[in-house]
Amino acid sequence: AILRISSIEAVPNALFFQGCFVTLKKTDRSLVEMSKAQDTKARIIEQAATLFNQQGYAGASLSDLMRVTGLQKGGIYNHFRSKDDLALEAFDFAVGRIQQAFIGALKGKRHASDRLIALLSVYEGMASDSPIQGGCPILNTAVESDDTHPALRARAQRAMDEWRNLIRRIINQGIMRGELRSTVDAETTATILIATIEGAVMLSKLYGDASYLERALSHLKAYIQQQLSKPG
Amino acid sequence: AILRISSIEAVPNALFFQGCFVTLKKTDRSLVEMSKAQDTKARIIEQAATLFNQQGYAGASLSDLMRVTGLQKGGIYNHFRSKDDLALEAFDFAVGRIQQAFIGALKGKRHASDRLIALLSVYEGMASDSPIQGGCPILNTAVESDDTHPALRARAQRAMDEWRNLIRRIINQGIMRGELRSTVDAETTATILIATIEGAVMLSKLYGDASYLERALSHLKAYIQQQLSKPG
DNA sequence: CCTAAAAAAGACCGATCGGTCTTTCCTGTT
DNA sequence: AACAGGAAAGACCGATCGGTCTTTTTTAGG
Repeated sequence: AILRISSIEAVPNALFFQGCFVTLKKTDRSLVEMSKAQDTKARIIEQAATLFNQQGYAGASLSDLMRVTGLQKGGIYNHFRSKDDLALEAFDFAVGRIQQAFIGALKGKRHASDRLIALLSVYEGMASDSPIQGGCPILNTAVESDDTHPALRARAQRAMDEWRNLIRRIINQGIMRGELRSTVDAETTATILIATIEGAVMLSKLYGDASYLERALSHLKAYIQQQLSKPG
Repeated sequence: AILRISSIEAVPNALFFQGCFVTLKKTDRSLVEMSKAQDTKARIIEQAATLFNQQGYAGASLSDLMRVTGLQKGGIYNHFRSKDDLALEAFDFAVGRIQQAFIGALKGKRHASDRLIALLSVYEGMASDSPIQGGCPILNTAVESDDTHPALRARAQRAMDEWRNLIRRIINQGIMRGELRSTVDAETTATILIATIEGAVMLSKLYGDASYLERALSHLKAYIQQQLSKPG
């Protein structure tokens, strides 16, 4: 069996497994097919992604990073050249999580309407069990970086481009297949869907109340079925 | 004539007016009905509001504040107990600017549809000539503060409450007057309008391209006219 | 013009910032 | 078991953080 190591205490080289600390040898680590160094780096990125997504890049300090990773500076700077470098990698990781969720939701869905609605479903539990804690990393990073951090902003733009292209491809394919009305504009619709979702995520996060997001998603679902889908 | 002082260089007691620096005496200042201290405090708040709205509260330092105000620490801390205190006052100022823009846009508009569309128009030039530079302060503050700054988050919640209540009142009044369909749900519609606007503001800021916001506003305008308004 | 009070300046403070570098410890190989 | 190389620790660095306090300057009232 493969041990999940994402939730254990930060005790180097040991797993707290069934009441005992178990020291890992190379043969054990090969179970997860990752060297110790690679594994540590991956764990730093994952924990940093959560921290940055909650506190922002300016709001999270190196001491915060040391706290959440359980490492000292040497342990962190052995894997990253700078805090900025780690921030970029952490953002990419967070975006990857979202994209994986998209891929998973699209699996088995063929009709364009179903595929668009599947994308909505990714955000259904965003408040409670998000792919990454702290809300949507693209939204958070876009808002924080647009006036301050060019490199991060470029990453956020690229992530948003990919999201928009995904939606546009689904729509244009749906039009070609006769599943969606030919009058639908892919660019505009992608803007509307993304804007409404992200705005609703912001509202639900602000109030700590998932109902805003739920209402917005229901509305978009009805919009897809009634305004975009070809009747009959 | 009343001199507008919001755009002058930060030279204490002087206005750069028609090519000359003009020292202000008390009699001059009484033109704007504000003591020098009140005036200085107001100027700090205004400039801090812009700074915070662009760089965020964690991302703007005291040296940044000193730079944009042209004052030293003593000059700032004479008016505010802490950076946090200033941040809260600056946020309230920024929200006030938006609310003034709402009030101005609603003037003369009686029909519920016209009033809702008037609210949209406030965001039409948000990218270029916003009431406050750096995008929507409610969005920016909500995203930054939700996991980190309870006091600021509470202010953002209150500002958002007022915005939502404004929209709900317009809708419910419109229903009572027979201007809007009785099937319209005020709470849901307010959520949709706000979410879509804020999401679109984020997109246009991220790309530095107003067209995303324009498309979203056009879509919402059509939505108000076609889905909310009573036919005929 | 004179004076008391208020406003602003700026030296100063300890803490923390992001980052470097040497030392220690652990790992994987022989 | 010995060893070499890499990973982590943590002392250390200058700069900057938010904030205080004394001094200087400006203001408003007489």
